[in-house]
Amino acid sequence: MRHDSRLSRMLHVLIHMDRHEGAATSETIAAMLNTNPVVVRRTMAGLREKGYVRSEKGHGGGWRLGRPLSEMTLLDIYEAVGEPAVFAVGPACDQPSCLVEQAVNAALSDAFEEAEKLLLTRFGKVTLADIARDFDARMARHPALAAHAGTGWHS
Amino acid sequence: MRHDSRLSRMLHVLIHMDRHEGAATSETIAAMLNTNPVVVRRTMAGLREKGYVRSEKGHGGGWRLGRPLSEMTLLDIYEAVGEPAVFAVGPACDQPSCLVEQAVNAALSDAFEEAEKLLLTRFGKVTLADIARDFDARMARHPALAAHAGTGWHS
DNA sequence: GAGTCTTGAAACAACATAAGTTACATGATG
DNA sequence: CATCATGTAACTTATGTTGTTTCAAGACTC
Repeated sequence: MRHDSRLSRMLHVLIHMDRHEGAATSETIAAMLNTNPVVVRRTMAGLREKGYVRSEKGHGGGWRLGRPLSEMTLLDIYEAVGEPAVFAVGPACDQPSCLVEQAVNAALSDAFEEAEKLLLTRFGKVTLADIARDFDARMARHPALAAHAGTGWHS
Repeated sequence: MRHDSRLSRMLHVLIHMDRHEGAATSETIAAMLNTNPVVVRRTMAGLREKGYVRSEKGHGGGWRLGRPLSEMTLLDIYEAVGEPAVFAVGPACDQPSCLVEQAVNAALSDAFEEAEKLLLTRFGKVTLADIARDFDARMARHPALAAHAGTGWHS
């Protein structure tokens, strides 16, 4: 099943924005993500509501961080993009009348809830500043790399 | 994102088959799952390859268990239905050239792999006999319930 | 052996959803 | 006021599970 890449994309953008002077327009961000400006606005809207980014219209407008990366966790961004379903596997029916199906759902739910809890707990412990630090380390090892060529973004 | 319900459905079927005399046809099973006989054959084919069920053609043919429920785990069935992707959330790009994206993917992968490992480890510890026992307990508490009415299956 | 019941499998349609696109309104800058 | 940028609604596309049709082939009954 195809996955939801909104979380991944927003993390990518936020870290670039931290290293970027001035506001970034939806068009610039879209070029970086190989997508469309409207998709960027749509997804960033969730982050704006929570205060992780701000947007401004008009000349010199665009998107800016609303707080430092050290004050955003993976969990925050996951929630801001709409808390998409974590799992691609699930029950055939949510309120089954069949007792066998109820027992099956109970067994699966137990396992899935435990795994989800672990995942989200871990998400809550990782800040975007942590990821940015990892990026710095990668940059130090591969100083020649410069992706997003011509888009105004450093890699 | 829409769930893959094959695992859930197959667990449901296998437990019913255990309580069912004789072979069950794809059509009967399909009626129970509110689906199509061809979908049943398609999904059960994976279980047959691993020996969890056997199929026979002709009069009196159909599907039978290939081994006791106590010798099948959730993990076994998960693998038999094709090990579908566990997570509905994932990276935008698998081999990014951008170092920021690499750092993001690394952070997400770490968390997802840990959660997946926990989930599958737990799957490996739960047998279908365990679920069947839970069904028995539910049946004892709700003796009046009888789903799949008219399909020849008890609930 | 004819007729019937069953699985096996290919090919295609339906459906759901994330993603992409178009179009236009609104607000800010110079 | 012209331009740049976001805001938003509506529509299209892409992808993958599920559903359906169709026919071949094996197995049982008579």
